[in-house]
Amino acid sequence: MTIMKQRRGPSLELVRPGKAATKKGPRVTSYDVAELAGVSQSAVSRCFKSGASVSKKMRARVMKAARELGYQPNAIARSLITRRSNLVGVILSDFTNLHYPEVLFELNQSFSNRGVHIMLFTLRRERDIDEIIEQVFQYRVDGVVLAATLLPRQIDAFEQRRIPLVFFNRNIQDKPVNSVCCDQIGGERMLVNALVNAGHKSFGFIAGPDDSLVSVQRTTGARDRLRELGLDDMPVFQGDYSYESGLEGVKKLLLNHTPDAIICANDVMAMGCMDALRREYDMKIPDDISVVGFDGVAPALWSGYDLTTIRQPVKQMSEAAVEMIMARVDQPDTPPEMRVFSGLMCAGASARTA
Amino acid sequence: MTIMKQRRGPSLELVRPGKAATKKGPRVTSYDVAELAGVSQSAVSRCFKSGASVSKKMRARVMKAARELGYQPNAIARSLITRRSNLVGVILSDFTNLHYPEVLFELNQSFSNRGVHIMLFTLRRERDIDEIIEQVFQYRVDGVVLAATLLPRQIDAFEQRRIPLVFFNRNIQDKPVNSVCCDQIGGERMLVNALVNAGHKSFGFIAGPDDSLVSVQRTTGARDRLRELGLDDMPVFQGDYSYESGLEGVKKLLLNHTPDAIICANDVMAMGCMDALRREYDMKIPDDISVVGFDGVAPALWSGYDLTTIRQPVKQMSEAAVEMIMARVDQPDTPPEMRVFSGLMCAGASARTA
DNA sequence: ATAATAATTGAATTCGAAGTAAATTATCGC
DNA sequence: GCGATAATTTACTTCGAATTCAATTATTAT
Repeated sequence: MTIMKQRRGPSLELVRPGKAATKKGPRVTSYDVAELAGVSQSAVSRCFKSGASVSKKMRARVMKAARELGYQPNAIARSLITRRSNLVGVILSDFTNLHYPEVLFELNQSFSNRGVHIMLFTLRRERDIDEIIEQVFQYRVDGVVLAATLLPRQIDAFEQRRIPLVFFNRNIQDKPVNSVCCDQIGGERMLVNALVNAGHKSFGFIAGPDDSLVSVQRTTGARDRLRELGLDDMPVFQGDYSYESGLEGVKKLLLNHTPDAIICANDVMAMGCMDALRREYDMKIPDDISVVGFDGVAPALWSGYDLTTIRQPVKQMSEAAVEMIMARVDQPDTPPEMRVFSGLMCAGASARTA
Repeated sequence: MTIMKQRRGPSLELVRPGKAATKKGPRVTSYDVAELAGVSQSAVSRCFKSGASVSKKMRARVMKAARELGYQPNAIARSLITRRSNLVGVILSDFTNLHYPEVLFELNQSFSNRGVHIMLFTLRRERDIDEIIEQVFQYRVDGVVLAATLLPRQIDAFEQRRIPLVFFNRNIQDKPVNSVCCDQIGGERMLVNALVNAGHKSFGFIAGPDDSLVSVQRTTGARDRLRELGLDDMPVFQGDYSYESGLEGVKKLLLNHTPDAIICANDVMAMGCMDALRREYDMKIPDDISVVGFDGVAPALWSGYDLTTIRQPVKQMSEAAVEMIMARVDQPDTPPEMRVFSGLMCAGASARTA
């Protein structure tokens, strides 16, 4: 039995019902281009794919028709069939920390160099994450860069779906995952070394939220090094990475005793700290007290603060994250990897250092 | 007569070739869910659409199956058929201006409240814009919010494709377009009024790039008001919105004569300006000189600067932009509209004001 | 010139969900 | 219990580009 399905007439007349009549603007498809150029749709498709086998006469004709019609291939349709969306999700929690916009910007640069686009997700509350993961899955993104923490169950979901996932500045214990990190501990040690070498003896620390691994690492990094150097444990105030919590931290830390130096888990708090010390305690920095931060955000490097800090190599880290994602898109079995970059110590005028 | 076309066996066995054998992870489709639940694919589709007519028994069965399989509807496939991607493009030029990350963040919040996601595009050079527009078109975004300038030809391309376009803080002359703006002129007038009322008589201005309409408007706004008040024209230094150009502007403006007040076209330059005045000229702000900015970015409001500035109502502006886009997605013929928000004067300690 | 080979081209199918129209089932009035 | 109506469900088609494989054309070797 030969019941050949046959959708259209012998050769020409590519049947596309309801075409001219649509109100919703001129949707130009590869069929339209094909028709105008007098070739098949396949040919049009091939012309828009680099490395396909097309004669130059064909390419010229098709391109001319495409130009005339203002044809742009539909990336959505393409994604459906190729199973490659050229979209990656970037999930950020905290935009008030000036560090993250910088990261986002660099990620976008690196991805777009590879023809990949970013879908941006921001977390208002940590518990939104499940919902966001759902969305990310629905859009069949090729990969995800994430600056937030995930539960093992959530990581599993990515693995099951084989969606490359790279953590930015968080490493997960008990589970091998891809991550790009700045060496938080090493950075804090550099800072402590420099401060101690310059004669500082008593310290205070303003930490981030206790569920932030970065903050925990920075805190431990500083504390352990101080211990190694035989110094007293420092009092720790727990902030939330915000400017305000830097202000507040100063108030708490200076209640009983004024330290020689305050170490802040990020630059934004350090700037709050400096402002509080100067305005509310009328102290001279670094003569009366030293302040150091972490990240190297732009305003911290301005002369108003001139903060001594560890600058995260954002550009390299972003590029690394992108490389890792793309490598795993092409080669899904690439095993998890962790890339740790050392921060760069920026000795500013906010601290006496040696 | 019962000539039922029948693609598949009586009930089960939904034929989907090459299924189990795929290496690329378990791709769960609506067919798989249908099969497991023993219903048709259409039913599955309807269960994931709110407002569709489904019996509760059906919904329960389908949802159970979906949960068991970890099914997530494919947004790409959905976009193809519905012609709605629920993606919008956001095109930003300049991330160093701290204002834009704030805008991006608020836009993202507002869009995601409506189930819409942002594809982020940043312009390295202005001439990249054509390339980016192409990409935006290819992804069939539902709309575009743009904080950059466009040529009439480029705007036409959007109109032809009927892609809603909203300019953020730029209005285009000679062409009716959608825009959300802060009242630049009004803002500058407020600043000038406050400064003049407090007794300032001579001014300097640090502008942004001359191809920035925002800068032009802010410059004109200030100058015109000064003229109205019978004051001399102010010298204008042209910067580029960066911190560094704020520093530089001070050097140039103070060459011959020291003004009573420096007006900066944005906060970042104003902060550079303040730092230069304090560090390099050892001047007291606001006793020796006043400085004002525009935007109301976070660091400008910190006590270290406590800048007198016009705070753009970023949240409302973003929400307005999103509303405008969405209204035009649903109702493509909505005529162009311009929404202008007044900025909020923030009287800080960087200027003597009355 | 002819067979053998390589390079192009095209018809048909596929990706996965949504919509349409027809078919089936449920509900209701009397 | 029967027809009429409403509600639900299904089969099939559609969206637009990529891809496979067969058909055609061009190129090379002989």
